[in-house]
Amino acid sequence: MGKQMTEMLKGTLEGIVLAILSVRPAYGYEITAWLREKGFSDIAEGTVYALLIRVEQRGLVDVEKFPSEKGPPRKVYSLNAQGQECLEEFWRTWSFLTKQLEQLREGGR
Amino acid sequence: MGKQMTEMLKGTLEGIVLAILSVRPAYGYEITAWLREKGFSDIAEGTVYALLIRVEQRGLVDVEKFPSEKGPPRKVYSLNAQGQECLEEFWRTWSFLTKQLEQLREGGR
DNA sequence: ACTAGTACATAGTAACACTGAATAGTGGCG
DNA sequence: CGCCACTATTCAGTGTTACTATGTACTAGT
Repeated sequence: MGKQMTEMLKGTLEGIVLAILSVRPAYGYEITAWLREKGFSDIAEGTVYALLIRVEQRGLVDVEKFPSEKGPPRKVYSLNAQGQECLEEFWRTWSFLTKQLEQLREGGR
Repeated sequence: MGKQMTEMLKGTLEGIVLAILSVRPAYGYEITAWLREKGFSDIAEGTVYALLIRVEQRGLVDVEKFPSEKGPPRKVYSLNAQGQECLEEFWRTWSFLTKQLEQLREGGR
């Protein structure tokens, strides 16, 4: 992946994952696969798992274990109230940034 | 500043500064003041200077010193060809991210 | 047994923004 | 004169984040 994308994902990837979880609960492997499909070419698996552990420790998600037909049990994460709040805050921050950058992009030409 | 904003600025702030420099040459103090006006409430001064040194070392900008009426001489940065190229790459990456996040935002409600 | 696919975890590294302080020059005020 | 405010740059130390690379573990197919 490009170095720029790597840096730009910092802070953003967490919002992306929270947004995914706001649609429906999901587990790490599933989220990674989804991201790759969507064009985040090779987000490292470890990255997603580390992120999930972080948001869990901050109390933004609830966790439940479900047995898998193939392989070890899945840790299914779901967004709780606090996570929902954090996601909304994320969207506010994101909106501010996009607004500023749009203005810059217009002015730059 | 919010922690979310801090993390989201990683990678983005560099693009913002390059975009500013693409409009016209500027020096650190000026850029910091401009950012604060635009609502990046309290971006640390040190942050901008460190970023400018980084992009200088990567050869994205040219530097000239000009005496100031008040205070030490200004280091005026201007975007060169390589910087312009980097800025365009930044816009491509940014566009991809915004597209993905817009889709997520729609789907999430 | 061996391989591939599923699923999670983690130690170490690099990059970036922040904190907090230092340095340096100019002008105004008591 | 001494002090403060404003302009302007620099730097060492810190925290957070994503990546790299690897390891563990379970199942199914050959």
